[in-house]
Amino acid sequence: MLDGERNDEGTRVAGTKDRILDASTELFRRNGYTGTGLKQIVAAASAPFGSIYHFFPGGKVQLGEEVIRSSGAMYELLFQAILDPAPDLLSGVDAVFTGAAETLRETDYADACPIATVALEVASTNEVLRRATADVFDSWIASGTERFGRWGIDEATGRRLTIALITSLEGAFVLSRAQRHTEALEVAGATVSAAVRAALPDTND
Amino acid sequence: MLDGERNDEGTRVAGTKDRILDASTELFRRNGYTGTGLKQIVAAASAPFGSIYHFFPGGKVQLGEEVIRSSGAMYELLFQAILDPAPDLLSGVDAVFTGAAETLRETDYADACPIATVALEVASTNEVLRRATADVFDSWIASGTERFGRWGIDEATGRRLTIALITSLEGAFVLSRAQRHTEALEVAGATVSAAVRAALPDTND
DNA sequence: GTCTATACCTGGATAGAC
DNA sequence: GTCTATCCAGGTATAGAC
Repeated sequence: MLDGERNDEGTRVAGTKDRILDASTELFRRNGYTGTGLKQIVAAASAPFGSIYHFFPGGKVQLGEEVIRSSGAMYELLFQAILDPAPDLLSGVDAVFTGAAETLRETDYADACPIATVALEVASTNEVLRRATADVFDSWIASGTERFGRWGIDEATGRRLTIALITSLEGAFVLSRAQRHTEALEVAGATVSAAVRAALPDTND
Repeated sequence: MLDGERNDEGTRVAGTKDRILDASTELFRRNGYTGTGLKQIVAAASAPFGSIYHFFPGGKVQLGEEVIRSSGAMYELLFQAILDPAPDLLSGVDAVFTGAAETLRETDYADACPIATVALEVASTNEVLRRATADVFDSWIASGTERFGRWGIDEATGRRLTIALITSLEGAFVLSRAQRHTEALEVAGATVSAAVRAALPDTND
């Protein structure tokens, strides 16, 4: 649902391409890239099979790449939407982990990172998709570093903290989805919070 | 190569089942569970196709489960082999992360966690395999907690630190494999080290 | 108990009617 | 540009010769 089209009444409606993209994002996240079939995707998107090759002439790889990049960008916006309105950095970081835990529980431990499953699957098998996941992570790191800077944290430290946050979150997703409880996310959140607190210039108790 | 058989000269040799298990472990780690075909496995193991169903009557799922449990146990032994001989806890934890980074670089960013890729793939799709990955993580946590206890850390803290270690390691594997560099592993190692140092009873500076 | 042949299905991809 | 029918390779699984 990135673009959208207008119907007769002028209201926004998801076009075929967006429906395919949305369905793919959902299915890749749950079943992985290799574990999801194109037939499965068009069925979930209520689209004819040919539409995939109409909108994605490069086939499954092109579709995969667009899913990685668009859901990566979407997730980055979600991070920012949580971090930016926070009264202080610590509660912002905390909200990321508690929000992730809540989402995970509400979605029956399905909705975690939109690209981690695919990232591990393709890291050693498909260079185009591997590159896409790497670009997403780079973009997240840059965005996080910039945000830590707003709270008076220098770039090198902000980069370290952002990487610690992302790695902890990703790893906690692996454990939490496997174990079907959110203990790992809670521990990870506390660990990152402690690291951030130690780096904070003012409240350095 | 868990069991092994004896040939004429009495030396240990990998039987067909072990060769299948070894090849599967390697392929699952690199290409994932759904991304690996049974034909591919028997080819890599130099075994006839029928052997899979001879040794694993439950088919791919049974094979997957045995791979998860055996490689999980093997990885636990590897952890212990690194942690136990360390002169102090901090250098032990450090060795885990530097060792992981080294292995990753040496294997062209392929040999990371043997079960993480599969864990994410099956978490929402196969209950038997999901359970197997959860059991492995539980076992790692118990083993780590016990080891932290040897250094005078109480059980609750030891459990938290172990979970922090595992989640950081797993998440760093995701980023490092995608990015093809080990910065994430180094940052994760430093973060966990700091958390351990803060919990240490004596050298609490 | 080792191995081959094959059944049957779903995978990604394409051609061409409309 | 929407959609259906179909292709061929590969997937898992099974039967049965040896």
